[in-house]
Amino acid sequence: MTSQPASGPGPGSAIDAVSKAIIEQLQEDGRRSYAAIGKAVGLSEAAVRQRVQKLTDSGVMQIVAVTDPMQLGFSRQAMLGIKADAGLLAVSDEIAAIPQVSYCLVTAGSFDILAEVVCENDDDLMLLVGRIRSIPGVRSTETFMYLSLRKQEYNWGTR
Amino acid sequence: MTSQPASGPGPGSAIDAVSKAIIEQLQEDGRRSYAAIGKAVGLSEAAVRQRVQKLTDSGVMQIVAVTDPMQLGFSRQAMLGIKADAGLLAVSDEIAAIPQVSYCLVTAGSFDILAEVVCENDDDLMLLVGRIRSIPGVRSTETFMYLSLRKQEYNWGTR
DNA sequence: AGTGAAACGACCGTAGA
DNA sequence: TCTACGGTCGTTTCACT
Repeated sequence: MTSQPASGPGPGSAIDAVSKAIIEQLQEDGRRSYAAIGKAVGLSEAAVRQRVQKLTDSGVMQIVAVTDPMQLGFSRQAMLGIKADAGLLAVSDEIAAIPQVSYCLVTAGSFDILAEVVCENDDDLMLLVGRIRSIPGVRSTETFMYLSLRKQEYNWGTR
Repeated sequence: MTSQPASGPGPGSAIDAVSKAIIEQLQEDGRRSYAAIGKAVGLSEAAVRQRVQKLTDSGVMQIVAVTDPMQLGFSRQAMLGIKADAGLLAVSDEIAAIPQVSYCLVTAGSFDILAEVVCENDDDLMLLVGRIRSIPGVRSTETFMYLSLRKQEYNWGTR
């Protein structure tokens, strides 16, 4: 049992090498034209468009703008390691519902939940941690302030 | 400093409400046409295009395909909490250089470095952890296996 | 599922307020 | 920095394979 965003891959929809090549093109530039992609992967423009449609509809891929929080004035980022004692999914979903939480997942290890938060300043962060600590089921939190981002990639699964 | 190679906001380039509105449009759909965005934010197509160009050139935003690793056969994901004793930036960059590492940052807290890794299976993950442990300067690693992803957002800073 | 062709719409450079 | 405009290229639809 895992979380499926919108819809799973249909029975007869294998992701072959050509589709992976298309995804790679779009990971380099999400606005690259279907014609240019077609030239690169050896397919007609219409065929590329159909495949991209399927890939996005099935949730395998999405083409979106990704921003740098620092340059937008959100200079305090942190990962929170959270220990909880009951109803892990319910607790994690309550945390996920907080706007400043950009990333939230249930883990196996000495933390039960990891949550990444994006804040404008230290006050916001402090209030946010307090809010999360007060959620029923949360036993403790540990804050890992981001000092230096060294790598951030979105091309998972096509290397 | 007067000129930056490829990143950093220029001196007179404030990110105003209109640019944020443009970013929001592209966070919903990275392929939305400049004309449609212009209609939504009250600007001409050419003006939207110029602003998008600046935003991407300065690194504030990038338009890319984001994939779901699970659906691409990469079913083992984990966050590694790493303790290191010297040359934190050098160590973190060495870790960041590993292909399976999708996210790597230096933190303040009981871990010095956090690294997210994406693997096809348990064997890959095991080898990877061994490799990271053998990097000079790495004292210890702790693995947090991903069990259930509850939230993953890319619209940082425009909420 | 893929191709090809024609109508349409988007994109890009340039010029100008 | 924005608007306006024309040439070019990309996208869309449809008939066909």
